[in-house]
Amino acid sequence: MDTLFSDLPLPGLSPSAAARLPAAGPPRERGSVVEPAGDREPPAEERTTALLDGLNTEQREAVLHEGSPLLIVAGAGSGKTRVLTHRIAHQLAAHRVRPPEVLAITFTNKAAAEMRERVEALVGPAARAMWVSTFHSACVRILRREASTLGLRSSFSIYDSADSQRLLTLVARELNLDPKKYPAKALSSKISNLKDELVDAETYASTSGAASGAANEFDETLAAVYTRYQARLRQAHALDFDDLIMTTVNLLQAFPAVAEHYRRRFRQILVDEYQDTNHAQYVLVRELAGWHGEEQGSDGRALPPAELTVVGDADQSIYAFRGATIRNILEFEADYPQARTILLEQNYRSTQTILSAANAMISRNPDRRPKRLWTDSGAGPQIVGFVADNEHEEARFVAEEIDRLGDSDGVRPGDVAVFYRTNAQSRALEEVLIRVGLPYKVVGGTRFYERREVKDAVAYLRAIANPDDDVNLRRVLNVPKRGLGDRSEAMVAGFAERERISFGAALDRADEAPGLGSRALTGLRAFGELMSGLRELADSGAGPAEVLGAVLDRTGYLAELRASEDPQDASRVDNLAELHAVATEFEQAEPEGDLADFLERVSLVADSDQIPTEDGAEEAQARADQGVVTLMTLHTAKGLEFPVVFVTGWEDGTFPHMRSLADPDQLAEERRLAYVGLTRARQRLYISRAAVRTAWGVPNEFPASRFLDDVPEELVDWRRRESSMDTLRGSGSGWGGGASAWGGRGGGSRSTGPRSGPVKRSTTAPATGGATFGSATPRPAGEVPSLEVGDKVTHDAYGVGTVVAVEGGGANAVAKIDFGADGTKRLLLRYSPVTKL
DNA sequence: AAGGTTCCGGCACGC
DNA sequence: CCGGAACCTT
Repeated sequence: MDTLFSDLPLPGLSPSAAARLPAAGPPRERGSVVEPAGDREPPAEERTTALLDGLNTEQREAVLHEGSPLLIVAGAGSGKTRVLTHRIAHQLAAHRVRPPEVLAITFTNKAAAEMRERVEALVGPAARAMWVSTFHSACVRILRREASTLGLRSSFSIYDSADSQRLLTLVARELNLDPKKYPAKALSSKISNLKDELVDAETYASTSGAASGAANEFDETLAAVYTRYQARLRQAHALDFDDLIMTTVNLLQAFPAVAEHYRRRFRQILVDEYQDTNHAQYVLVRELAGWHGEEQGSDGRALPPAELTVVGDADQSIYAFRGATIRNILEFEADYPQARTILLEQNYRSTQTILSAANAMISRNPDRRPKRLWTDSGAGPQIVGFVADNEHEEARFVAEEIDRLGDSDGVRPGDVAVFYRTNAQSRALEEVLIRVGLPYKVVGGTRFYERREVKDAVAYLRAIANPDDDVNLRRVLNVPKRGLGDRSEAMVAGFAERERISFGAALDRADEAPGLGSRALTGLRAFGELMSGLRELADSGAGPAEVLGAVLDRTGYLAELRASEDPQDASRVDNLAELHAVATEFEQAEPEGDLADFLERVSLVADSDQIPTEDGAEEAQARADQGVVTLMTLHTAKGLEFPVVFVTGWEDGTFPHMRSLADPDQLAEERRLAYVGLTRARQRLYISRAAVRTAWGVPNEFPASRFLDDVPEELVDWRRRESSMDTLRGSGSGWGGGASAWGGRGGGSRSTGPRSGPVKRSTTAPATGGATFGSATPRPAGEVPSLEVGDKVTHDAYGVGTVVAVEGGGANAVAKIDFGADGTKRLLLRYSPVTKL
């Protein structure tokens, strides 16, 4: 795996920028004001005018606009980043604003790094004093600076969703909740949504009960969990991801002096991907910009609102599931009455064929502001379509095509990206890419820092930096095994609770805790000493890498892995070595950085930060080794572009995802996701589907995605139009549609699945007589059996089953059916060979 | 009471 | 197929 931080913005200095600027003079303090050196630069006027070169009319207007809030509606590939960077550069060059007064919020660290670098290329090293970061990084930076105001340790822990679910499990257990009824995952997601809406625990507790007279049990429980969860977080000096935003908003609202400080500082605020902001982020921007009426500083000095620029495209809003609301962009003009809107529709990325497909696709969404991308760069090749029998064949098609393009057009692996709806789909692709020897990289998926060993190591570091971090301390209490099991942990936890101290504090007083045997006590003491020793090391000024090394060494963690026979443990050692390399690299890049700084970085890494880049020094290397094919989800693909793009898995149930089929809003979001996918392609676009896809070891038949109907027929060159099954059925073979679903001789698939033998099926499949059952051609809505929970049904392949749940209705009804020994299946009735008995 | 083992349930999308 | 929890074993 590549280093985690190779793409992250280093403090004010990106590697390639550093290479380009050998004599940048003495290092400058963060936040210092640096005027461009006057003597070797052209006159200011010339420089500012040059910044407009090569821009179209609308782009130019967006760069030049001054004063009132500005909304740039930027279609995919319309040169948005260029406009933003030139706008910043122009403001700086014209001395309308100084670098430290600029706050630019981007969606990813990678985008932030790119923006800083591009502005720097335009105006010089002064640009380093700007704040360019993600919402979360900016908030952490503010919170760490103001931690004491909030009674928070400045080395507070940041809990990722796994951490917070762990804590919620503890809370739920504490409240004696039935884990089946209140799974941590569900609680976590509810609380996350509330925080996105800036609803704190107190407010929720007071409104949720009062709002409905019939006080809903779930809401009441949730309120109790939320309240307790927040208390535990606070006690642990920890914030979860959503807290980062909400707490910053609370801080600014509760402490006017703090708010004023940041309002005076940030005079030019730019927000990218505005359509993906949630309510909390929306309020945060308003608070920072000072756009809520007050225009008077505490000392009477006038404090006009900051200049606000937001960029976005409602058609690319794909994060509703985490609270993003298109409302923010649609109603920008209402929120900011004097606002000016500029629309960028000219596309500089894709061929007209690709754009026409994308336009056609997105135009099927209801209630949408019209927008049509266009280009003057020509039609380009047709989109290539392919229907595979199964996911392995689909993968093979992708690999062969990449290979072929390499021979015929000199396309390098690095030019190619393959997108899919869910991470699990990468597996089949990877298998084939390995087999044919194409180099590739999967972005996202099981993330590096979510791997068990990495989480363990990081948990140690967190517990060292923040002794009150209960969740992380308890995670490593018995890792590696040191004889401290559930019971010992429970005793200490109980003691901590009674004494109202943190788990860590209780550990130091373990002697006082009742119910502990002498061997447990010995173990606890040893663990306590281990941790104090490590903390001493960290406090003595040792860098993160050294502390990490000591952790792996002194705990015996590394020794245990090394001694293991399990080949998996070898790769765990590699991963820890990688983590150590990351820490070392961090130390070199940021010599002043302490353990808390390092942990902050680690916590806020995004999938997209690991996408191979091709700029700077890496470019030459990438050219030499041809680069690698990039595999990622459609979500991660946002904001990127590739010469050749494969969008796979166009099946109803895969894409659009099963769980979106019943809800028009979710379906619209899925379609926007499709739009995002298509518009990533510059030259060549491929769309493919598999008639059968195996999930959880069970092969399932999926019909063509409804989205394929949105793509105009003449734009697509179908290399293969239907699957083998379709062809068979087409020729009128009456029986066996269901059985043939497994017959597709899955190339390369180790079909050792116990239940996949067609023989058994043919014997169990009852002769239902319906010749069209199992057909990929949907049956008419009227023929979809209407089922209710408890109904007995028979399925061509699985035999007799009982309906345990029904979702949706009419043509899209999905039933969950228990087939006994064959398991419980979710079936889209329209396409399943199911008959009611 | 700790540690190993089976078994259940899960695959959206992410900072 | 994989990981975490109930389960069983020592």
